[in-house]
Amino acid sequence: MEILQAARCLDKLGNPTRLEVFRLLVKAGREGLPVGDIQEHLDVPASTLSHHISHLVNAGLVHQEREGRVLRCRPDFELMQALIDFMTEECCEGVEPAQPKRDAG
Amino acid sequence: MEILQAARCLDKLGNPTRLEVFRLLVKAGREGLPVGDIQEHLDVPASTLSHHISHLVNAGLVHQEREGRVLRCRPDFELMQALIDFMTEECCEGVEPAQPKRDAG
DNA sequence: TCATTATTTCGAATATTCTAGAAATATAGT
DNA sequence: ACTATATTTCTAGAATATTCGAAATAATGA
Repeated sequence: MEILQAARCLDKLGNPTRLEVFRLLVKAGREGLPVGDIQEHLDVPASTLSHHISHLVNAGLVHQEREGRVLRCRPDFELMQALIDFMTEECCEGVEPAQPKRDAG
Repeated sequence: MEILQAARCLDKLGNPTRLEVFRLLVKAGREGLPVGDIQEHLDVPASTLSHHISHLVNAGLVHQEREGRVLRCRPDFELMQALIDFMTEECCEGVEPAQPKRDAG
C-alpha cells in the first residue's frame, strides 16, 4: 500500500462514529450488516450515518450491495489487512520492544 | 486501547504530512530526529510542520525533548503497537483470509 | 548584550468536515 | 397507483482543520 492510500484509510477510520461502524461490520463478519442494523446499534440520524458510511465506501474500506429494500455493508478485510501491514512495516519497524514479552506475543 | 483513543491516533496519522513525519521518525529508530531534520526531509514551512508535530505529540504518538538548541522528536513505538493491536483485534478479527498465503506472509 | 540558529506561538484566510432535517429515490406489497 | 420501509441526496449552518507569514521564545557563543 502507498502512503497516500494509507493516510486516506487512516483518516476515514479516525472518526469515532466511522470507527464504530467499521468495527461493528468486522464483528459481523464477511456477511456484514444492513445500514438499518448499523443505525440501531449506533443511534445516529440516518443522514449522518449515510454520510459516514459513504466515506468508508469511498476509501474502499466498505462495500455496499442492495438486497431488496436494504443495503448490505461489508467490510473489506483485505484492505484493512493491507493497512495494518503498512503500519507494521512502515511505522513500527526496525526496533525491538523495550521489554520483550515471552508469553503475550 | 479504548476506541476513542484509537480514533484519535488514527485521525492524527490520517494526514499525509503527519503520516510522513511519523514514518520518518520510525525509520530513524528510538533516537528519533530533531524538528529541523524532519523539515529538511519534508519541505514544509516550519510553522506548518510545528503545527502537525504538535498534533502527534498531543495524541501521545510522538515525544519531544530539548537537546540544546534542537528539539528531538521520538516516536512512541509502544502506543503505535497498541494501536495496531487494537486494529487487528477489533477491526480485523474473526475472519480467516479468503486465500491464505503460505510463503508471502 | 548582540547575533545566530532552532522552533514555537499568534493571527487570519481558506478549506474541509460534521451534523441533521427535508426532500428525493428505490424496493416491495396490496 | 398507493402505501410503507430503507436509504440517499440536498442543503446549509456550525465546527474544526490547514496553511503559512510574522513575531515571539529558547539556547548558544562571541
